[in-house]
Amino acid sequence: MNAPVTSQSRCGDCPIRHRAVCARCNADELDELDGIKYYRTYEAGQPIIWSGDVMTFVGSVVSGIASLTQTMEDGRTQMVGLLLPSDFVGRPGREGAAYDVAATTDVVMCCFRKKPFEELMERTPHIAHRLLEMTLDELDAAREWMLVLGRKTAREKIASLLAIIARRDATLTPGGATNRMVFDLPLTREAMADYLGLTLETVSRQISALRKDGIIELEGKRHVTVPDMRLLMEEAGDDSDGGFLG
Amino acid sequence: MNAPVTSQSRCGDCPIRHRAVCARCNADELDELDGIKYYRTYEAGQPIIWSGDVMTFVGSVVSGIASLTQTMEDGRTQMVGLLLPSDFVGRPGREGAAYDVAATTDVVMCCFRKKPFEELMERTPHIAHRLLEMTLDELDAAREWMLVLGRKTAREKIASLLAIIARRDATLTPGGATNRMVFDLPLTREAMADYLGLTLETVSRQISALRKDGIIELEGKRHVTVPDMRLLMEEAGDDSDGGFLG
DNA sequence: GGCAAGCCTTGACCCAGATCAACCGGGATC
DNA sequence: GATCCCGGTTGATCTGGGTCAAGGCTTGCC
Repeated sequence: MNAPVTSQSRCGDCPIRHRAVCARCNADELDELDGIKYYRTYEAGQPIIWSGDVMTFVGSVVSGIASLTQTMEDGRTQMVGLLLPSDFVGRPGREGAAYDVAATTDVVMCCFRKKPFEELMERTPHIAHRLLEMTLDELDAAREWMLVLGRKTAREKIASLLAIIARRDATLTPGGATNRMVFDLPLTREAMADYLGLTLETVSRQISALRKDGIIELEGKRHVTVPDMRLLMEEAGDDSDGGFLG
Repeated sequence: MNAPVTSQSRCGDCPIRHRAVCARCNADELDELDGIKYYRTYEAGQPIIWSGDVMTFVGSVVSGIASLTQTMEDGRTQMVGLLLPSDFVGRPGREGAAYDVAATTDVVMCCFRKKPFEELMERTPHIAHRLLEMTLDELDAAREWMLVLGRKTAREKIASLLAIIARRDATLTPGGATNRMVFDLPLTREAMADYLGLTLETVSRQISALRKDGIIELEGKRHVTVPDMRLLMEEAGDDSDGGFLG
Protein backbone atom coordinates (compact mmCIF):
# COMPACT_ATOMS: atom_id res chain seq x y z
CA MET A 1 0.00 0.00 0.00
CA ASN A 2 1.44 3.35 -0.95
CA ALA A 3 0.91 6.90 0.18
CA PRO A 4 -2.35 8.04 -1.32
CA VAL A 5 -3.31 11.65 -0.82
CA THR A 6 -6.91 10.95 -0.04
CA SER A 7 -9.69 13.09 1.24
CA GLN A 8 -9.47 10.84 4.27
CA SER A 9 -6.34 12.64 5.36
CA ARG A 10 -8.56 15.67 5.86
CA CYS A 11 -6.10 18.09 4.38
CA GLY A 12 -6.86 21.68 5.24
CA ASP A 13 -8.02 21.27 8.78
CA CYS A 14 -4.74 21.01 10.63
CA PRO A 15 -1.81 23.14 9.59
CA ILE A 16 0.72 20.43 10.31
CA ARG A 17 -1.18 17.72 8.63
CA HIS A 18 -2.04 20.06 5.83
CA ARG A 19 1.52 20.80 4.93
CA ALA A 20 2.64 17.29 5.54
CA VAL A 21 0.13 15.58 3.37
CA CYS A 22 -1.01 17.74 0.62
CA ALA A 23 1.30 18.68 -2.20
CA ARG A 24 -1.33 20.72 -3.94
CA CYS A 25 -1.64 23.32 -1.20
CA ASN A 26 1.23 25.76 -0.88
CA ALA A 27 0.61 26.87 2.64
CA ASP A 28 2.59 29.68 4.20
CA GLU A 29 5.44 27.83 5.85
CA LEU A 30 5.59 25.00 3.37
CA ASP A 31 8.96 26.03 2.01
CA GLU A 32 10.55 26.02 5.41
CA LEU A 33 9.64 22.42 5.79
CA ASP A 34 11.45 21.31 2.68
CA GLY A 35 14.45 19.28 3.64
CA ILE A 36 13.20 18.32 7.08
CA LYS A 37 10.28 16.16 6.13
CA TYR A 38 10.18 12.72 4.63
CA TYR A 39 7.77 9.81 4.29
CA ARG A 40 8.03 6.33 5.71
CA THR A 41 5.86 3.31 5.15
CA TYR A 42 5.28 0.40 7.53
CA GLU A 43 3.62 -2.93 6.97
CA ALA A 44 0.79 -4.14 9.16
CA GLY A 45 2.22 -5.51 12.37
CA GLN A 46 5.55 -3.73 12.06
CA PRO A 47 6.86 -1.71 14.99
CA ILE A 48 7.32 2.00 14.37
CA ILE A 49 8.87 3.05 17.66
CA TRP A 50 9.81 1.13 20.78
CA SER A 51 9.12 2.58 24.18
CA GLY A 52 12.32 4.15 25.47
CA ASP A 53 13.86 4.66 22.03
CA VAL A 54 15.39 8.02 21.37
CA MET A 55 12.99 9.84 19.10
CA THR A 56 14.62 11.41 16.09
CA PHE A 57 11.42 12.53 14.45
CA VAL A 58 7.89 13.66 15.00
CA GLY A 59 5.20 13.26 12.42
CA SER A 60 1.67 12.41 11.53
CA VAL A 61 -0.15 9.45 10.12
CA VAL A 62 -1.01 9.86 6.44
CA SER A 63 -2.85 6.62 5.89
CA GLY A 64 -3.50 3.45 7.84
CA ILE A 65 -3.85 2.96 11.56
CA ALA A 66 -1.15 2.81 14.18
CA SER A 67 -1.49 1.91 17.84
CA LEU A 68 0.11 3.11 21.04
CA THR A 69 0.69 0.27 23.47
CA GLN A 70 2.03 -0.10 26.97
CA THR A 71 3.41 -3.37 28.19
CA MET A 72 4.11 -4.78 31.65
CA GLU A 73 7.13 -7.00 32.28
CA ASP A 74 4.92 -10.05 32.55
CA GLY A 75 3.57 -9.46 29.08
CA ARG A 76 0.19 -7.94 29.83
CA THR A 77 -0.46 -5.19 27.33
CA GLN A 78 -2.85 -2.29 27.09
CA MET A 79 -3.38 -0.22 24.02
CA VAL A 80 -3.54 3.39 25.11
CA GLY A 81 -4.38 5.07 21.85
CA LEU A 82 -5.24 4.62 18.22
CA LEU A 83 -3.58 6.83 15.65
CA LEU A 84 -5.76 7.51 12.65
CA PRO A 85 -4.86 9.53 9.58
CA SER A 86 -3.97 13.09 10.60
CA ASP A 87 -3.02 12.12 14.14
CA PHE A 88 0.27 13.40 15.42
CA VAL A 89 3.09 11.25 16.79
CA GLY A 90 5.89 12.39 19.05
CA ARG A 91 6.50 14.85 21.82
CA PRO A 92 8.34 18.02 20.96
CA GLY A 93 10.73 18.63 23.79
CA ARG A 94 10.95 15.00 24.88
CA GLU A 95 13.88 12.70 24.38
CA GLY A 96 12.51 9.18 24.66
CA ALA A 97 9.35 7.58 23.44
CA ALA A 98 6.81 6.79 26.15
CA TYR A 99 5.06 3.86 24.47
CA ASP A 100 5.44 1.30 21.76
CA VAL A 101 4.02 2.48 18.47
CA ALA A 102 3.14 -0.15 15.91
CA ALA A 103 1.41 -0.29 12.56
CA THR A 104 -1.95 -2.01 12.91
CA THR A 105 -2.68 -1.85 9.21
CA ASP A 106 -0.22 -0.77 6.54
CA VAL A 107 0.79 2.76 7.51
CA VAL A 108 2.30 5.77 5.80
CA MET A 109 3.84 8.34 8.09
CA CYS A 110 4.95 11.82 7.25
CA CYS A 111 7.95 12.56 9.44
CA PHE A 112 9.82 15.71 10.39
CA ARG A 113 13.29 15.61 11.80
CA LYS A 114 12.76 16.49 15.40
CA LYS A 115 15.35 19.21 15.98
CA PRO A 116 14.40 21.40 13.02
CA PHE A 117 10.75 20.85 13.74
CA GLU A 118 11.21 22.10 17.28
CA GLU A 119 13.05 25.15 16.03
CA LEU A 120 10.27 25.76 13.56
CA MET A 121 7.80 25.51 16.40
CA GLU A 122 9.73 28.11 18.37
CA ARG A 123 9.44 30.54 15.50
CA THR A 124 5.84 29.70 14.64
CA PRO A 125 3.43 30.12 17.53
CA HIS A 126 0.66 28.99 15.26
CA ILE A 127 2.09 25.48 15.16
CA ALA A 128 2.63 25.31 18.90
CA HIS A 129 -0.92 26.46 19.32
CA ARG A 130 -2.34 23.86 17.02
CA LEU A 131 -0.26 21.22 18.72
CA LEU A 132 -1.64 22.22 22.11
CA GLU A 133 -5.13 21.91 20.73
CA MET A 134 -4.44 18.45 19.35
CA THR A 135 -2.89 17.36 22.61
CA LEU A 136 -5.93 18.57 24.52
CA ASP A 137 -8.10 16.52 22.16
CA GLU A 138 -6.00 13.47 22.78
CA LEU A 139 -6.23 14.06 26.51
CA ASP A 140 -10.00 14.21 26.28
CA ALA A 141 -10.04 11.00 24.28
CA ALA A 142 -7.74 9.28 26.77
CA ARG A 143 -9.95 10.31 29.66
CA GLU A 144 -13.09 9.24 27.91
CA TRP A 145 -11.41 5.90 27.40
CA MET A 146 -10.63 5.69 31.13
CA LEU A 147 -14.37 5.65 31.76
CA VAL A 148 -14.73 2.83 29.24
CA LEU A 149 -11.93 0.81 30.80
CA GLY A 150 -12.89 1.42 34.40
CA ARG A 151 -16.64 1.19 34.42
CA LYS A 152 -18.16 -0.32 31.33
CA THR A 153 -19.17 -3.93 30.81
CA ALA A 154 -17.68 -6.03 28.02
CA ARG A 155 -20.71 -5.46 25.81
CA GLU A 156 -20.61 -1.72 26.40
CA LYS A 157 -16.90 -1.67 25.68
CA ILE A 158 -17.37 -3.37 22.31
CA ALA A 159 -20.21 -1.04 21.43
CA SER A 160 -18.09 1.97 22.44
CA LEU A 161 -15.22 0.83 20.25
CA LEU A 162 -17.48 0.21 17.27
CA ALA A 163 -18.97 3.65 17.77
CA ILE A 164 -15.54 5.28 17.77
CA ILE A 165 -14.45 3.49 14.64
CA ALA A 166 -17.75 4.32 12.98
CA ARG A 167 -17.42 7.95 13.91
CA ARG A 168 -14.03 8.23 12.25
CA ASP A 169 -14.27 5.75 9.40
CA ALA A 170 -17.81 5.08 8.37
CA THR A 171 -20.02 6.49 5.70
CA LEU A 172 -23.71 7.02 6.10
CA THR A 173 -25.51 4.83 3.64
CA PRO A 174 -26.46 7.17 0.83
CA GLY A 175 -30.11 7.89 0.40
CA GLY A 176 -30.97 6.81 3.91
CA ALA A 177 -32.83 8.99 6.32
CA THR A 178 -31.84 6.30 8.81
CA ASN A 179 -28.72 6.08 10.91
CA ARG A 180 -27.32 3.10 9.05
CA MET A 181 -23.55 2.94 8.89
CA VAL A 182 -21.11 0.63 7.16
CA PHE A 183 -17.40 0.20 7.80
CA ASP A 184 -14.55 -2.29 8.04
CA LEU A 185 -12.93 -3.18 11.32
CA PRO A 186 -9.27 -2.21 11.06
CA LEU A 187 -8.38 -4.29 14.11
CA THR A 188 -8.06 -7.99 14.86
CA ARG A 189 -10.04 -9.40 17.75
CA GLU A 190 -6.82 -9.47 19.70
CA ALA A 191 -6.09 -5.81 19.07
CA MET A 192 -9.62 -4.92 20.13
CA ALA A 193 -9.10 -6.92 23.30
CA ASP A 194 -5.88 -5.01 23.98
CA TYR A 195 -7.66 -1.75 23.51
CA LEU A 196 -10.63 -2.69 25.66
CA GLY A 197 -8.86 -4.44 28.50
CA LEU A 198 -10.56 -7.74 27.66
CA THR A 199 -9.54 -11.12 26.28
CA LEU A 200 -10.01 -11.92 22.63
CA GLU A 201 -12.50 -14.66 23.50
CA THR A 202 -14.71 -12.17 25.29
CA VAL A 203 -14.46 -9.78 22.36
CA SER A 204 -15.53 -12.52 20.00
CA ARG A 205 -18.42 -13.58 22.19
CA GLN A 206 -19.74 -10.07 22.64
CA ILE A 207 -19.54 -9.33 18.94
CA SER A 208 -21.51 -12.50 18.32
CA ALA A 209 -24.03 -11.42 20.91
CA LEU A 210 -24.46 -7.98 19.34
CA ARG A 211 -24.97 -9.67 15.98
CA LYS A 212 -27.50 -12.07 17.42
CA ASP A 213 -29.39 -9.16 18.95
CA GLY A 214 -29.50 -7.30 15.65
CA ILE A 215 -27.42 -4.35 16.81
CA ILE A 216 -24.83 -5.04 14.12
CA GLU A 217 -24.58 -7.18 10.98
CA LEU A 218 -21.40 -8.93 9.96
CA GLU A 219 -20.20 -9.93 6.54
CA GLY A 220 -17.09 -12.00 6.97
CA LYS A 221 -15.17 -11.14 10.13
CA ARG A 222 -14.41 -7.54 9.43
CA HIS A 223 -17.16 -5.89 7.44
CA VAL A 224 -19.71 -4.31 9.75
CA THR A 225 -23.09 -2.79 9.12
CA VAL A 226 -24.86 -0.90 11.87
CA PRO A 227 -28.53 -0.69 10.94
CA ASP A 228 -29.20 2.03 13.50
CA MET A 229 -26.39 3.92 15.19
CA ARG A 230 -28.74 5.03 17.94
CA LEU A 231 -29.17 1.45 19.08
CA LEU A 232 -25.40 1.01 19.12
CA MET A 233 -24.89 4.19 21.13
CA GLU A 234 -27.48 2.92 23.58
CA GLU A 235 -25.55 -0.31 23.97
CA ALA A 236 -22.42 1.74 24.58
CA GLY A 237 -24.15 3.19 27.62
CA ASP A 238 -23.44 6.59 26.22
CA ASP A 239 -26.21 9.15 26.22
CA SER A 240 -24.27 11.53 24.05
CA ASP A 241 -24.80 10.88 20.37
CA GLY A 242 -21.10 10.83 19.70
CA GLY A 243 -21.45 13.60 17.19
CA PHE A 244 -23.64 11.65 14.79
CA LEU A 245 -26.88 13.51 15.17
CA GLY A 246 -27.78 17.15 15.24
CA MET B 1 -8.79 26.46 55.47
CA ASN B 2 -7.36 29.56 53.85
CA ALA B 3 -4.87 30.21 51.13
CA PRO B 4 -1.45 29.54 52.55
CA VAL B 5 1.49 30.24 50.31
CA THR B 6 3.37 27.12 51.23
CA SER B 7 6.46 25.50 49.88
CA GLN B 8 4.03 22.82 48.79
CA SER B 9 2.93 25.03 45.93
CA ARG B 10 6.39 24.58 44.50
CA CYS B 11 6.74 28.16 43.42
CA GLY B 12 9.45 28.70 40.88
CA ASP B 13 9.11 25.61 38.82
CA CYS B 14 6.26 26.53 36.54
CA PRO B 15 5.95 30.06 35.18
CA ILE B 16 2.20 30.08 35.47
CA ARG B 17 2.11 28.70 38.92
CA HIS B 18 4.99 30.89 39.88
CA ARG B 19 3.22 34.07 39.05
CA ALA B 20 -0.06 32.85 40.36
CA VAL B 21 1.07 31.77 43.74
CA CYS B 22 3.99 33.65 44.93
CA ALA B 23 3.74 37.27 45.85
CA ARG B 24 7.38 37.54 46.72
CA CYS B 25 8.65 36.84 43.20
CA ASN B 26 8.22 39.63 40.70
CA ALA B 27 8.51 37.59 37.56
CA ASP B 28 8.56 39.22 34.16
CA GLU B 29 4.90 39.29 33.24
CA LEU B 30 3.57 39.56 36.75
CA ASP B 31 2.21 43.05 36.21
CA GLU B 32 0.21 42.03 33.21
CA LEU B 33 -1.63 39.53 35.29
CA ASP B 34 -2.84 42.04 37.81
CA GLY B 35 -6.54 42.44 37.50
CA ILE B 36 -7.16 39.14 35.79
CA LYS B 37 -6.27 36.78 38.56
CA TYR B 38 -8.07 36.00 41.78
CA TYR B 39 -8.21 33.26 44.39
CA ARG B 40 -11.08 30.97 45.26
CA THR B 41 -11.42 28.46 48.06
CA TYR B 42 -13.56 25.34 48.11
CA GLU B 43 -14.45 23.03 50.95
CA ALA B 44 -13.85 19.30 50.72
CA GLY B 45 -16.64 17.75 48.69
CA GLN B 46 -17.69 20.96 47.02
CA PRO B 47 -18.06 21.03 43.23
CA ILE B 48 -15.75 23.40 41.39
CA ILE B 49 -17.02 22.98 37.85
CA TRP B 50 -19.79 20.89 36.37
CA SER B 51 -19.25 19.11 33.09
CA GLY B 52 -20.79 21.18 30.34
CA ASP B 53 -20.61 24.44 32.24
CA VAL B 54 -19.28 27.42 30.36
CA MET B 55 -15.78 28.00 31.66
CA THR B 56 -15.09 31.57 32.60
CA PHE B 57 -11.67 30.95 34.05
CA VAL B 58 -8.60 28.81 33.91
CA GLY B 59 -6.29 28.36 36.83
CA SER B 60 -4.14 26.17 38.94
CA VAL B 61 -4.45 24.42 42.25
CA VAL B 62 -2.61 26.19 45.02
CA SER B 63 -3.31 23.78 47.86
CA GLY B 64 -5.49 20.75 48.40
CA ILE B 65 -6.56 18.09 45.95
CA ALA B 66 -9.25 18.26 43.31
CA SER B 67 -10.57 15.46 41.15
CA LEU B 68 -11.76 15.20 37.56
CA THR B 69 -14.71 12.85 37.23
CA GLN B 70 -16.81 11.50 34.42
CA THR B 71 -20.29 10.19 35.04
CA MET B 72 -22.63 7.97 33.06
CA GLU B 73 -26.38 8.57 33.07
CA ASP B 74 -26.95 5.55 35.25
CA GLY B 75 -24.68 6.96 37.91
CA ARG B 76 -21.50 4.98 37.35
CA THR B 77 -18.55 7.30 37.80
CA GLN B 78 -14.90 7.17 36.91
CA MET B 79 -12.33 9.60 38.19
CA VAL B 80 -10.11 10.51 35.26
CA GLY B 81 -7.55 12.66 36.99
CA LEU B 82 -6.26 14.01 40.26
CA LEU B 83 -5.27 17.65 40.48
CA LEU B 84 -2.49 18.29 42.94
CA PRO B 85 -0.97 21.64 43.87
CA SER B 86 0.50 23.28 40.76
CA ASP B 87 -1.76 21.37 38.37
CA PHE B 88 -3.55 23.39 35.76
CA VAL B 89 -7.32 23.45 35.24
CA GLY B 90 -9.12 24.49 32.10
CA ARG B 91 -8.67 24.39 28.37
CA PRO B 92 -7.62 27.58 26.69
CA GLY B 93 -9.63 27.79 23.51
CA ARG B 94 -12.49 25.62 24.75
CA GLU B 95 -15.91 26.79 25.72
CA GLY B 96 -17.36 24.09 27.93
CA ALA B 97 -15.90 21.98 30.66
CA ALA B 98 -15.39 18.33 29.73
CA TYR B 99 -15.65 16.80 33.20
CA ASP B 100 -16.88 17.48 36.67
CA VAL B 101 -14.22 19.02 38.85
CA ALA B 102 -14.66 18.73 42.60
CA ALA B 103 -12.65 19.49 45.70
CA THR B 104 -11.53 16.25 47.33
CA THR B 105 -9.92 18.03 50.25
CA ASP B 106 -10.21 21.73 51.00
CA VAL B 107 -8.84 23.45 47.93
CA VAL B 108 -7.45 26.86 47.06
CA MET B 109 -7.45 27.74 43.40
CA CYS B 110 -5.68 30.58 41.69
CA CYS B 111 -7.88 31.61 38.80
CA PHE B 112 -7.37 33.75 35.73
CA ARG B 113 -10.24 35.18 33.77
CA LYS B 114 -10.25 33.12 30.63
CA LYS B 115 -10.39 35.75 27.90
CA PRO B 116 -7.50 37.87 29.12
CA PHE B 117 -5.49 34.76 29.89
CA GLU B 118 -5.91 33.55 26.32
CA GLU B 119 -4.85 36.95 25.01
CA LEU B 120 -1.83 36.83 27.28
CA MET B 121 -1.04 33.40 25.93
CA GLU B 122 -1.18 34.71 22.37
CA ARG B 123 1.40 37.33 23.22
CA THR B 124 3.58 35.07 25.33
CA PRO B 125 4.76 31.94 23.53
CA HIS B 126 6.55 30.92 26.67
CA ILE B 127 3.26 30.30 28.43
CA ALA B 128 1.76 28.38 25.53
CA HIS B 129 4.90 26.32 25.48
CA ARG B 130 4.78 25.55 29.14
CA LEU B 131 1.11 24.68 28.84
CA LEU B 132 1.85 22.24 26.05
CA GLU B 133 4.45 20.59 28.21
CA MET B 134 2.06 20.25 31.11
CA THR B 135 -0.63 18.86 28.85
CA LEU B 136 1.79 16.28 27.47
CA ASP B 137 2.59 15.27 31.04
CA GLU B 138 -1.09 14.88 31.80
CA LEU B 139 -1.53 12.81 28.67
CA ASP B 140 1.28 10.51 29.75
CA ALA B 141 -0.28 10.16 33.18
CA ALA B 142 -3.70 9.44 31.69
CA ARG B 143 -2.26 6.74 29.46
CA GLU B 144 -0.31 5.19 32.26
CA TRP B 145 -3.57 5.06 34.16
CA MET B 146 -5.25 3.30 31.24
CA LEU B 147 -2.84 0.42 31.78
CA VAL B 148 -3.77 0.37 35.45
CA LEU B 149 -7.50 0.39 34.70
CA GLY B 150 -7.39 -2.11 31.88
CA ARG B 151 -4.92 -4.72 32.99
CA LYS B 152 -4.04 -4.60 36.66
CA THR B 153 -5.60 -6.63 39.45
CA ALA B 154 -7.29 -4.95 42.39
CA ARG B 155 -4.21 -5.41 44.56
CA GLU B 156 -1.93 -3.97 41.89
CA LYS B 157 -4.30 -1.06 41.39
CA ILE B 158 -4.19 -0.16 45.08
CA ALA B 159 -0.42 -0.47 45.14
CA SER B 160 -0.15 1.73 42.05
CA LEU B 161 -2.32 4.40 43.61
CA LEU B 162 -0.36 4.37 46.85
CA ALA B 163 2.85 4.67 44.84
CA ILE B 164 1.53 7.69 42.96
CA ILE B 165 0.42 9.43 46.11
CA ALA B 166 3.72 8.61 47.79
CA ARG B 167 5.66 9.96 44.84
CA ARG B 168 3.92 13.30 45.03
CA ASP B 169 3.23 13.69 48.73
CA ALA B 170 5.51 11.63 50.86
CA THR B 171 8.73 12.38 52.65
CA LEU B 172 11.53 9.93 53.03
CA THR B 173 11.98 9.17 56.68
CA PRO B 174 14.98 11.25 57.71
CA GLY B 175 18.10 9.38 58.60
CA GLY B 176 17.02 6.27 56.79
CA ALA B 177 19.10 4.59 54.15
CA THR B 178 15.97 2.55 53.58
CA ASN B 179 13.08 3.31 51.29
CA ARG B 180 10.64 3.98 54.09
CA MET B 181 7.94 6.52 53.27
CA VAL B 182 5.17 8.10 55.28
CA PHE B 183 2.13 10.00 54.04
CA ASP B 184 -1.57 10.63 54.57
CA LEU B 185 -4.18 9.37 52.16
CA PRO B 186 -6.01 12.42 50.82
CA LEU B 187 -8.83 10.25 49.47
CA THR B 188 -11.72 8.34 51.00
CA ARG B 189 -12.06 4.66 50.16
CA GLU B 190 -14.88 5.62 47.85
CA ALA B 191 -12.78 8.16 45.96
CA MET B 192 -10.02 5.59 45.61
CA ALA B 193 -12.56 3.14 44.22
CA ASP B 194 -13.73 5.77 41.72
CA TYR B 195 -10.19 6.35 40.62
CA LEU B 196 -9.33 2.68 40.32
CA GLY B 197 -12.49 1.37 38.73
CA LEU B 198 -13.27 -0.75 41.79
CA THR B 199 -15.87 -0.82 44.55
CA LEU B 200 -15.10 0.65 47.92
CA GLU B 201 -15.42 -2.79 49.51
CA THR B 202 -12.70 -4.16 47.29
CA VAL B 203 -10.50 -1.18 48.06
CA SER B 204 -10.96 -1.77 51.76
CA ARG B 205 -10.24 -5.48 51.46
CA GLN B 206 -7.09 -5.00 49.42
CA ILE B 207 -5.74 -2.35 51.76
CA SER B 208 -6.33 -4.75 54.63
CA ALA B 209 -4.53 -7.47 52.68
CA LEU B 210 -1.52 -5.26 51.97
CA ARG B 211 -1.40 -4.40 55.67
CA LYS B 212 -1.62 -8.04 56.66
CA ASP B 213 1.22 -8.85 54.28
CA GLY B 214 3.44 -6.14 55.72
CA ILE B 215 3.64 -4.08 52.54
CA ILE B 216 2.11 -1.10 54.31
CA GLU B 217 1.36 -0.05 57.88
CA LEU B 218 -1.73 1.88 58.83
CA GLU B 219 -2.31 4.25 61.72
CA GLY B 220 -5.97 5.12 61.75
CA LYS B 221 -7.58 4.93 58.35
CA ARG B 222 -5.53 7.50 56.55
CA HIS B 223 -1.98 7.60 57.84
CA VAL B 224 0.22 5.24 55.83
CA THR B 225 3.75 4.04 56.34
CA VAL B 226 5.50 2.12 53.60
CA PRO B 227 8.46 0.31 55.17
CA ASP B 228 10.04 -0.40 51.80
CA MET B 229 8.89 1.34 48.66
CA ARG B 230 10.51 -1.32 46.52
CA LEU B 231 8.10 -3.92 47.87
CA LEU B 232 5.18 -1.63 47.10
CA MET B 233 6.40 -1.02 43.56
CA GLU B 234 6.70 -4.75 43.12
CA GLU B 235 3.09 -5.19 44.22
CA ALA B 236 2.13 -2.53 41.71
CA GLY B 237 3.46 -4.80 39.00
CA ASP B 238 5.61 -1.93 37.88
CA ASP B 239 9.25 -2.60 37.11
CA SER B 240 10.04 1.06 36.85
CA ASP B 241 11.00 2.54 40.19
CA GLY B 242 8.56 5.40 39.75
CA GLY B 243 11.37 7.87 40.15
CA PHE B 244 12.20 6.90 43.70
CA LEU B 245 15.57 5.35 43.22
CA GLY B 246 18.64 6.32 41.29
C1' DG C 1 -24.40 10.16 78.15
C1' DG C 2 -27.20 8.84 74.13
C1' DC C 3 -27.93 9.06 69.37
C1' DA C 4 -27.23 9.69 64.47
C1' DA C 5 -24.39 10.11 60.42
C1' DG C 6 -20.16 9.05 57.93
C1' DC C 7 -16.69 6.27 56.86
C1' DC C 8 -14.74 1.93 57.04
C1' DT C 9 -14.37 -3.21 57.62
C1' DT C 10 -15.69 -7.89 57.12
C1' DG C 11 -18.48 -11.88 55.75
C1' DA C 12 -21.41 -14.63 52.47
C1' DC C 13 -22.71 -15.29 48.07
C1' DC C 14 -22.93 -14.54 43.02
C1' DC C 15 -21.75 -13.55 38.35
C1' DA C 16 -19.14 -11.41 34.41
C1' DG C 17 -15.37 -12.30 32.28
C1' DA C 18 -10.90 -15.06 32.37
C1' DT C 19 -8.96 -19.43 31.35
C1' DC C 20 -8.41 -23.72 29.06
C1' DA C 21 -9.53 -26.30 25.20
C1' DA C 22 -11.59 -27.86 20.96
C1' DC C 23 -12.77 -26.68 16.54
C1' DC C 24 -13.87 -23.84 12.16
C1' DG C 25 -12.73 -21.71 7.72
C1' DG C 26 -10.15 -19.24 4.41
C1' DG C 27 -5.82 -18.33 2.25
C1' DA C 28 -1.07 -19.60 1.22
C1' DT C 29 2.17 -23.22 0.08
C1' DC C 30 3.43 -27.50 -1.66
C1' DG D 1 -6.10 -31.50 -3.62
C1' DA D 2 -3.67 -31.93 0.94
C1' DT D 3 -1.64 -29.45 4.51
C1' DC D 4 -0.61 -25.79 7.49
C1' DC D 5 -1.34 -21.51 9.63
C1' DC D 6 -3.72 -17.86 11.46
C1' DG D 7 -7.56 -15.49 12.99
C1' DG D 8 -11.83 -16.37 14.78
C1' DT D 9 -15.68 -18.92 17.25
C1' DT D 10 -17.71 -21.59 20.78
C1' DG D 11 -18.04 -24.52 24.93
C1' DA D 12 -16.92 -25.80 29.86
C1' DT D 13 -15.20 -24.40 33.95
C1' DC D 14 -13.04 -21.32 37.32
C1' DT D 15 -12.33 -17.11 39.97
C1' DG D 16 -11.62 -12.14 41.08
C1' DG D 17 -14.14 -8.77 42.25
C1' DG D 18 -19.05 -7.13 42.59
C1' DT D 19 -23.24 -7.18 45.46
C1' DC D 20 -25.77 -7.39 49.56
C1' DA D 21 -25.75 -7.17 54.34
C1' DA D 22 -24.23 -6.72 59.03
C1' DG D 23 -21.59 -4.39 62.20
C1' DG D 24 -17.54 -1.16 64.16
C1' DC D 25 -15.31 3.19 65.09
C1' DT D 26 -15.34 8.42 65.12
C1' DT D 27 -17.22 12.70 65.32
C1' DG D 28 -20.61 15.88 66.25
C1' DC D 29 -25.02 17.16 68.07
C1' DC D 30 -28.82 17.00 71.39
